[in-house]
Amino acid sequence: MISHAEENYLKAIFKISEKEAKAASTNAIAAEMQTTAASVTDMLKRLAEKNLIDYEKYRGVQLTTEGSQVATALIRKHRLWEVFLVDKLGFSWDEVHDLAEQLEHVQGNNLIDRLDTFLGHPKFDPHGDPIPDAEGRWSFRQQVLLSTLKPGERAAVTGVDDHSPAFLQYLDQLGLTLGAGLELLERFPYDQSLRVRTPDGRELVLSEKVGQNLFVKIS
Amino acid sequence: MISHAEENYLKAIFKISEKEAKAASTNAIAAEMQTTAASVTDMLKRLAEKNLIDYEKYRGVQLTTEGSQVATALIRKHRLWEVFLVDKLGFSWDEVHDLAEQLEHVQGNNLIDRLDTFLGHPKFDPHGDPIPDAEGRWSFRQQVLLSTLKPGERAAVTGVDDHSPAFLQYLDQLGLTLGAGLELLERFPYDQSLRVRTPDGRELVLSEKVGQNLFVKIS
DNA sequence: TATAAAATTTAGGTTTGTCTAAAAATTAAT
DNA sequence: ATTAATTTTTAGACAAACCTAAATTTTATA
Ligand SMILES: [Mn+2]
Ligand SMILES: [Mn+2]
Ligand SMILES: [Mn+2]
Ligand SMILES: [Mn+2]
Repeated sequence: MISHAEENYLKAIFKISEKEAKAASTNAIAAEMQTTAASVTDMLKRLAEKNLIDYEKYRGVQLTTEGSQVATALIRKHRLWEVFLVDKLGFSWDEVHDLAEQLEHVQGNNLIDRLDTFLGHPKFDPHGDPIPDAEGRWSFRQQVLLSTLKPGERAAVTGVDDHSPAFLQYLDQLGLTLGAGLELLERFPYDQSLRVRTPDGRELVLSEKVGQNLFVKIS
Repeated sequence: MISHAEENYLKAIFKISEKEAKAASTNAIAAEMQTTAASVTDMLKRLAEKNLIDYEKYRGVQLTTEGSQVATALIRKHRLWEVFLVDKLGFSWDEVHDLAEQLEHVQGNNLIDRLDTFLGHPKFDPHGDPIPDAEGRWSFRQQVLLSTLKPGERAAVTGVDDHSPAFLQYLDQLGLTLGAGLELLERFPYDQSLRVRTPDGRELVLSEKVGQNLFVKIS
């Protein structure tokens, strides 16, 4: 039996380990979980006891195979629920995270596979993040940060790195939702801001920060 | 802020109060919640503290207006999720209760009203139980227990009193799902068992127990 | 290498929700 | 009206998950 809190910690450790190859530190986990280092240490002992992580005092942690499976299953649930909320209930992509954060913990035998079927086996969630399949296999997509494009290159929006509602709402306003096409016209050396043109002929100037948080696929 | 446990107690008290007009007793709540009387007493103090129930030591409890609203909202959520699981995900009516028991606690601003819209504003759940609307208003239906029919009367199945998977699966086997038509042919005085005929001409003999747990609408 | 800074763990405590066993109050039965 | 049975509450504990403050260990710096 794995509690909601334990599941959330495993997911946090998974996310940290995705970015950095080395063991996840107590502080990094505390930051991700928005809690204190002391609380994290408490939990790490419990997770190690259950063989969900390898934990060496003062040395950080890594997920075991089992811990990694639990985290992957949780991410699958989270993202499938997000697809449901957007595709079926009509929420926008900036509204669904907190709901999915709760729904991911609902457990039942066939629930997620049935939901997956109902949704048509989506491979990516509303933020462009890949959804692992029932066996835990991931889809990968050829994508780069908008900031790495060279002037003249055309691309389509495939995802975001920053998932904050503020950023997502700003992208909505700019019309840069998933699938939106664009062409990089110019990068201003002064502040690395980007001038882009959309298929409908609009020209936008995007900050360096936007460029570093928007994934695109070069076409 | 109301916890999951508190919500469940309020729902239990609501259910007990539906059947009996008087105050719900500690033992009745303990039975409904499958816990001990001592745990119930603990919780009753907390709920009274939050003005969700009127509680007098040794005298049982009644929901306040606010407590009743919380319970009604919870039942609405539970039953809408059950409709979702059956209508959209293809679960059968005997599989959905435990899942809905978890889903009912997911909280978010528009979630339930959007789900309601997505489902087409259903008035009854997969077990024939009424779904209160967003303002807490209940639909009522003219229905009686099958056991009260007189020979020669025709009726259609509208709901169940016993919600156990065993009973629901037995009804599936008999073809007595929601909406199924039937005619009472005969009641055997010896054990009050019932001989009924279905529209397709089959004849069934149903025990007194079945008759007392199946709601029908006389046609 | 000694010292300072940062990271991590431990110690001790709180809240929620649960339990068993014992005490108290209510209700039923003689 | 007593006594017996039942119901309910209290007392005392426990586990999960969190906290703050203090101690310890590791890492960085002079
Ligand atoms: Mn999310
Ligand atoms: Mn997402
Ligand atoms: Mn149910
Ligand atoms: Mn139901």
